[in-house]
Amino acid sequence: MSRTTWRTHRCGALRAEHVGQWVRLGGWVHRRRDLGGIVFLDLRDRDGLVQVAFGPGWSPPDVLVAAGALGSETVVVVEGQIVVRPASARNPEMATGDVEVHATALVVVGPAETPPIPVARGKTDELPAEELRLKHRHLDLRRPELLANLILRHRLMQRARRTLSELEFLEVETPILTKPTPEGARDYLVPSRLHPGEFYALPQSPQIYKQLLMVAGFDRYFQIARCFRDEDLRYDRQPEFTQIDLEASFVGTEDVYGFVEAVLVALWDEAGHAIERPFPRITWREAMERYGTDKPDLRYEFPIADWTAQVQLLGVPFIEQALRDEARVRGIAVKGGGALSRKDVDQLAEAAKQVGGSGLAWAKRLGDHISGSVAKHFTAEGLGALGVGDGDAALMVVGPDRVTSPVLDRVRMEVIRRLAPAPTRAHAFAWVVDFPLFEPDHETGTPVFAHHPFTSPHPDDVVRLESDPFSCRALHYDAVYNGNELGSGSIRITDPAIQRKVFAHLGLAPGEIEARFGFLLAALQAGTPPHGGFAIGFDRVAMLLAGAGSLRDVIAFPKTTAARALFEGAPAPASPADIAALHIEVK
RNA sequence: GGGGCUGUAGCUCAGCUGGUUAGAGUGCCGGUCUGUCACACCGGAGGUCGCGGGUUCGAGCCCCGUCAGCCCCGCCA
Repeated sequence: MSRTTWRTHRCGALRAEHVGQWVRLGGWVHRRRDLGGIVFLDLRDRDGLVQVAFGPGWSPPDVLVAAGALGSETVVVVEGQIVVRPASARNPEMATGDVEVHATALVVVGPAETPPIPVARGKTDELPAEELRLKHRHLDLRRPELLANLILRHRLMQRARRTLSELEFLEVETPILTKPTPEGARDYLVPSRLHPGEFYALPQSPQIYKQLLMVAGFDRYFQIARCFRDEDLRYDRQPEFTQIDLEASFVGTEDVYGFVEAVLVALWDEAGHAIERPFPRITWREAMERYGTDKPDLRYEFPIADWTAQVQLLGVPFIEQALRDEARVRGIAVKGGGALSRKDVDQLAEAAKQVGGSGLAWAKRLGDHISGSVAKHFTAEGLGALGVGDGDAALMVVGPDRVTSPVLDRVRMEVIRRLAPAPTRAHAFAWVVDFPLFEPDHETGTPVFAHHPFTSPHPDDVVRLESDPFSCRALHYDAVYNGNELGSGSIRITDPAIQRKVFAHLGLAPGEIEARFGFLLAALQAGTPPHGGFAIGFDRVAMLLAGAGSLRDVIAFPKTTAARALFEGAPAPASPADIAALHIEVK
């Protein structure tokens, strides 16, 4: 299979079974060890390394000399015989370490300048700065770790395709040049040359198209879809990213959970992990109450509890003051929290402040001795009533949920990081369900849609849309894994009247609705099956399964946090002529 | 948009309280070496201390600004 005009085998594939064979190899000079009379070369290709030996007993003199002069990362073609290494010279750390190539010919086919960043690294060497790795991406990608990440990514992608195809999903491509959307993330815009003053948008997701495919009767659609969002980046957010996007007709939430679980189980299997279905369910409300987040890490305990009633009785002054309106006292009974040092607690409080908290009240229980910022208000029995045993600690905050939830989420994760308890399981998947349909606007507090405007309200809650919007649930669900959101989906609105109401709720005038979404509304009036779907954040899945520290390590050519491509230098200024042709001006 | 960390040799880093000649490892160049595998040993070259300004007798070090990379908040339907 790997045999070509230029070579007979891949370097990393050679084993004891090849001994005696004449081979021709092509690869990169990974490392060279020149002992004077004998020269060793580690030759590298996609499959790995093999040692090539040049010696006076088998290599012609000119080949021996040439081997001694090879620089790192030079591409060479080598001919020779596979031989067993002397017993004392075997290398059990190399897959090919029982054999070597006795080279009889050597041709430099791709000379290389000394690389600005090393490809071959010592075991303890630090990686070069990320800036340099991105600038010289062709070299960084030669590193076996990065190559392995991208090979895994390839396998995951093939497995997703196969799994969905077997579930009768049809892979359909949708446009990259599309139409701006009214809400959500900022769009990447593409000016139209043919239509002055008009713009395409790159898709934030294929959302509308996949719904149109359901209207068209495709029944089940999927796509490994590129998506674009012009927002600020994070280690797990790139401006262009890949989703495993799917949609199906005549489905309810349970059907979608089944499809998505099938894909996720397959992907984890591909990475060598057996996981169980069905995934447990947790409501959004419960997740927020117990973990302070809609993507809880369920590998660990340390749930958040409401201590308002118990703590109120103690008459702690600053808590009394803060306990008004919708404020509650919420806390975590940290098993083994006695091991947290004063410094640890200070750093927890600091972390709490980073997410908007004002402080962290704490008490440690060691025997009868209570210490901590609110120690004088508590007895051992009082702490015991909160679930704080001997050797444990109580961490608590007071305030409205919108403050205490993110603070306790952060505190909980920091506590887990510091105490490093054994996880209850390695792979904690869950469905987070019953998301609210609305969330309060950050400035005005008025209800705004929490999801995209095609998400169906929960049928049981529709009657309260006007009277009590915040109590209404959406048919929206997230898949969560070890504290990471893997993706989200929903059952869609198929009633054009309801869809119009939702658009109106977004502040769109009837004329605007027709202009922007007339095509969707027309489609919904053309005979629409009930449908819903999901989108899995594929890059994030690849990152987690590769054990990578950032999305950049599972994307061949990623952007920096400033959305620049350092290798090719994008974005870049355009020529005045090109700009003029697009009927736009640059200020 | 806001905050934090980092920026010194090709690469990874050290550089004390501001002090006169800025170091180490590795890579690179030259040499010795026939079983190495991060080969070993000897010698050598290599610096716009990110950039601009300021304070000072004197700045890699202090101050202001700026650029880049990373991390966090906002943002990401």
